[in-house]
Amino acid sequence: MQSIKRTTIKDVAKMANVSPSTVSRVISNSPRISEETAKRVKYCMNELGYYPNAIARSLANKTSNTIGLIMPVRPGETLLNPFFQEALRGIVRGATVCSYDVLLATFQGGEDEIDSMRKLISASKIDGVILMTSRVNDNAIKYLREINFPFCVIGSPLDDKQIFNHVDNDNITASYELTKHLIDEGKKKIAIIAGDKNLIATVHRIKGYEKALIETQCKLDENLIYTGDFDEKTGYTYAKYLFENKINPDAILATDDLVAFGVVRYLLEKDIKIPDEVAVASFNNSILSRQFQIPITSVDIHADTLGEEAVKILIEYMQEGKVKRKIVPHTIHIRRSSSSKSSRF
Amino acid sequence: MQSIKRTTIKDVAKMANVSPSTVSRVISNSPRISEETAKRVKYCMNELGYYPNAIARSLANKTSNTIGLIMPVRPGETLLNPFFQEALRGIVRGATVCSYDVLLATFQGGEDEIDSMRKLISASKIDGVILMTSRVNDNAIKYLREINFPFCVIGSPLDDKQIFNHVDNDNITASYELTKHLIDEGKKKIAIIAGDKNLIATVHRIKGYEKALIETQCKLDENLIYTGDFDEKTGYTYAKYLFENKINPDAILATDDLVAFGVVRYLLEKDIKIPDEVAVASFNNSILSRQFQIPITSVDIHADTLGEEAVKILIEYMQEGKVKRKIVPHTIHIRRSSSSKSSRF
DNA sequence: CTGAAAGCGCTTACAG
DNA sequence: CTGAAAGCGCTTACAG
Repeated sequence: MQSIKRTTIKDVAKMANVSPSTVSRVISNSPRISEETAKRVKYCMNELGYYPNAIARSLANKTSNTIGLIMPVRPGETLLNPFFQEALRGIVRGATVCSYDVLLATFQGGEDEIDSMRKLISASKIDGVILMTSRVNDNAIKYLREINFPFCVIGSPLDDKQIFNHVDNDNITASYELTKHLIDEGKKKIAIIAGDKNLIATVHRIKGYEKALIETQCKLDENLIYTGDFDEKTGYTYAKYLFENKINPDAILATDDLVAFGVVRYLLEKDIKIPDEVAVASFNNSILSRQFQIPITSVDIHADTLGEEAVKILIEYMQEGKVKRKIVPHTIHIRRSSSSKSSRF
Repeated sequence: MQSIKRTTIKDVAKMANVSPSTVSRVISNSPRISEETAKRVKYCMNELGYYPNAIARSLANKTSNTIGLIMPVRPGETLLNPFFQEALRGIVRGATVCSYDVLLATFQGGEDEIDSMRKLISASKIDGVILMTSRVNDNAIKYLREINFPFCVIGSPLDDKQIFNHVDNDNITASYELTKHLIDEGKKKIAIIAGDKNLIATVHRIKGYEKALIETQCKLDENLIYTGDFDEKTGYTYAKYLFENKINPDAILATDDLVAFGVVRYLLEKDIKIPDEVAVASFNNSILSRQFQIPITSVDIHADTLGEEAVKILIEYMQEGKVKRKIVPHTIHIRRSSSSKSSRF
C-alpha cells in the first residue's frame, strides 16, 4: 500500500551537513551537541517533515515505549462494569503524558491472560504491563515476578509479604466507613453481599465490614456474609435468600453497584421500604447508582485515577527500578438508599 | 532492567545447522522449504523457547501488525457511554482473531485526534486506523484519505459520494421502525431529542424519524425536533422545554439512553404517566435502559459487532485493497416505556 | 531448496 | 562537540 518514501535520519543528516549520529543525538536531546548544530538540525527536521521511526528506535535501544494491557474476556468483568472503562481512560491519559502508548490485547481459544502477556513480551512489543485486578493466588503476578518483567497492578497483595508495584484504594477503610454509616443510621443487622471471593478487593471489603461490626459490638454473623459475582443476579439471589430464610437484615452492603441493583430490585418487588426497612449501600458510584429510581449510596473509588497512577508507577519503576505503592483516596456518596435525611438525592 | 539474553534467529539457525534465512522462511511458512528442514527448525525453536522479535520484523518488512485507535477525551463520549467500551471489546477481539494488536492513544494539551494519528503513523507504529464515529465534516477522515492511509470507520459517510471502508447500522431504518412503533401504539405527536447534530448517526436517526412521520401523514413539526449532546441534561432540558411551552408531545424519541433518562426523570418529576401520557423510546440498549425504574424501549446497535467487523474490513483492505462497507442489523427491544402491553418488562 | 549479503532506520560505544 | 562503524533481529532479492 504505502509506497511513500519515508524521510529518514539520513536525509536530515545530508541536508544539515552532519552525520546521522549527530541527528540521532539531537533527537534524543543529548547534551554534548552544540546549540548551533542542534538548531540547524531541528530546522531541517521540520523542513523535511521528519519524524523518527519508533520501530527502528525500539530495535536499536530495546525499548518500545509501550505498555501492555490484557483485556479481560469475561463480559461480566468489562462489558457491564464501568470500572474497566474508567481505569482504561486513566491509563491511556497517564501513558500519553509520559509519551508512552498503550497496547491492548486479549486472548482467545485455549489461551489465557498469561499466554497473551508472554506473546507481547517475547515479541518485544511492550516494556511493562498493567494488571487490572489482583486475585488471591494471582498467576499473572506470579508469572511476571518469575520472569522479572516490569508490571504494576491495580489492586493489592493479599498481605504485605508480597512486594510489587501497586495502586489501590484503601478498601478496608472504605468498607469500614460505609458499614459505620449504616450503623449510624440505626441499623443493627447488616448483611454484606460481595463479588468474586478470589479478588483481593472482595477480601478487603469484607474485612472492613467485619472490623466495623466488631468495633461496635454488633454480632458477627456468618449468615450475613455472602460472595458471588459482580452482577445483578448475585444481588437478587442473596437478597431473596436472606428474606426467604427469615434472616431479615435491616441493611445490605453490596460491593458493587450491579450487585446493589439486584438487591434493590428484590426489595422493590417485595415492597420493602428503602431505606427505612432495609438500607442499601454499595461501591463504584457508577452512573446507575446516581440515576436509579432510588439513588444508591456508593463509594467512588476513582478508577480513572487508579489507572493513571498505575502507569506512572510502572514507568517510574522501569526508569529507576524502585518498587512503589500508592493509595488513592475514595469518596463516599450518601444517597437516599441508606439515609432518609440525605439531602439532594 | 531486562538483561536476559534473547534467543534470536541466529541461535536457532546454529542449533538447526541452517542459515538464518532458512529459519526466517520457516517462521513465515515459506513454501520453498523442505519439510524435513522445517520440522528440524521448528523443533529447535521450541527447544530454545524462541519467539520472533516483532519489532525487528516490523522494521524489516515495514508492517507492524498493529491497529491504531484514538480514544476520545471528552468524558461524555466515553466515560458515560457504554458504546465505546463495547465497540472496543469487539475491536480487540476481531484484531486478536487476525493476529493483530490494538494500540490505544489519546491526545492532550493542544493536540487533536489528527495529531495523535499522525504521530503513530509517522512513527510506523500502526498499519491502519479505526475511527469510532463519523461526523458531518470529518477532518480525521479527510486527513486519512489525503495521506492514503488505511482506515475503517464505525459510522457512515454523509452521502454515497464519499467512498471509504465503513461499518454501521442502518440508523435510518432503525429510527423509522422505532417511530412506527410509537405510531402503532397510538401516538400522534412524537418529538425527537437527538445527540450531537454533527454526528452522521444523529442525522440518520432524525431522517428515519421524519420518514416515518411523512409516510403516516403525521405532521412534520419543527417544534418537535431537538439536538444537543449525548447526555442526560440534554434529555431533561428539552423535555422540560417541550412541556413548559405547551408543545406537549405524547411520545419522545431519544437517540441515546442517557438522553432518555433525562427525559424520564423530567416526566417522573412532573408525574406524567409513562407510557400512557408520554411514551419514550431510545437507542443503545444499555444496561440502564433495562434496569431503570421504568424499563426503556431501546435499539440494540450491537456495538461489539460493529467493532469486530470494522477491524475485519480494515485488515482485509490492508491485504487486498478492496474498499468495503457492511451493515450490522439492529434489534429493537420493546419495553414498558413505550408499550403498556409489553410483557416481561 | 538453501545461503551470503544487503538492508530496514535507528543508537551508541569508541575514537578523535 | 562530531563522525565512522558496528549492531539491534529480522527479511528478501539474488545467486546457485
